[in-house]
Amino acid sequence: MSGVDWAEQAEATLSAAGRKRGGARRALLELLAEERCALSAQEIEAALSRRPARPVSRASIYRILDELEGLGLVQRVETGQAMVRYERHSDHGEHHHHLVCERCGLVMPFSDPGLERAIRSLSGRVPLAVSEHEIVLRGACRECCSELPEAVPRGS
Amino acid sequence: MSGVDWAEQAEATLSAAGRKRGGARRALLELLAEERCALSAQEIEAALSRRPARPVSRASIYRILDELEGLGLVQRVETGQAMVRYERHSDHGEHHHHLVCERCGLVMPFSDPGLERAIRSLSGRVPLAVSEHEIVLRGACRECCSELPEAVPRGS
DNA sequence: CTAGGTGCAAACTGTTTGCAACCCT
DNA sequence: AGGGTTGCAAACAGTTTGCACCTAG
Repeated sequence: MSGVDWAEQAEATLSAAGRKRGGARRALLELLAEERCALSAQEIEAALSRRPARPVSRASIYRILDELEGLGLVQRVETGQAMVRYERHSDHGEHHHHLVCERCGLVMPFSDPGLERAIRSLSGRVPLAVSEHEIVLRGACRECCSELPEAVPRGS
Repeated sequence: MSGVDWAEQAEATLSAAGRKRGGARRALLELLAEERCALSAQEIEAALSRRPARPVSRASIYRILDELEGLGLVQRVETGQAMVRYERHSDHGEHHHHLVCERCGLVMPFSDPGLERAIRSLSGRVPLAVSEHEIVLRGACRECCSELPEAVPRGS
């Protein structure tokens, strides 16, 4: 599903839910449609005030993200950086997880069929009706590794 | 490694790092030694003020947890509940991850060799020097499932 | 016209910090 | 005696809420 398709489906879902349109939400959808990985509310606010589109107030950003999450259009991602990130929900095999650099904070997506398989088989064996899962790998990104040649991952 | 062993090792590590002993830290170590799954700072504060042990101030709880994390004695767990949880670090195969009930907030541990294998093989193929990983499965726990027979996991 | 959408500023919540008192070693 | 340890309260950062105004349908 391309970003544009996603934005269109989002608009459709929203109007089906009886919502009117608004400039703030449209700008936000447009931004999320272009991004392929998770953004924090603050990155969204900054991006929207930079781009020609239109600045959106913090309150609206949170409200809109919350609403979109409720409709299953975006999903929260906890990268463990003292704030929540959001990205468009991908339910068509585009499913991915995240790599987080503990030094510079960079967040990158990755996906792995073997991992998904392991999760799927596991889901039937735990005392919980699993509806979603989240995986975060932490470490040092390439750039940080080369900047700190003497650094060791952790627990030196 | 039993909780008691862990507490002893923690004390040893701390004094090796040149730290003095203190009542607050001792109380906290004692509590963490008994718990087998992740606690939030507030749960820790509440537990310590209830038990005969000794109440510990919020500031000390955060400072001590931070220090223990730096020494690799505890590890943060992001269960996506707007706060961080901590549990004693287990590096001897006791490694586990978490199940989180989205309705009642219950957090339970689980572990799965297949999953760990998938993560290990994956770690060599991503553009990040992986030092740790975290997996969270969300859904509805048994109790919540039975209380809400008509509920569906999500995206009904 | 009217319900939903938006911005602003104040309120909240979890976490961190400054500082003086305290107590191991 | 001296430096790590603690508690208190104030400071912070991300997020949420109350309320008045605006706008799509």
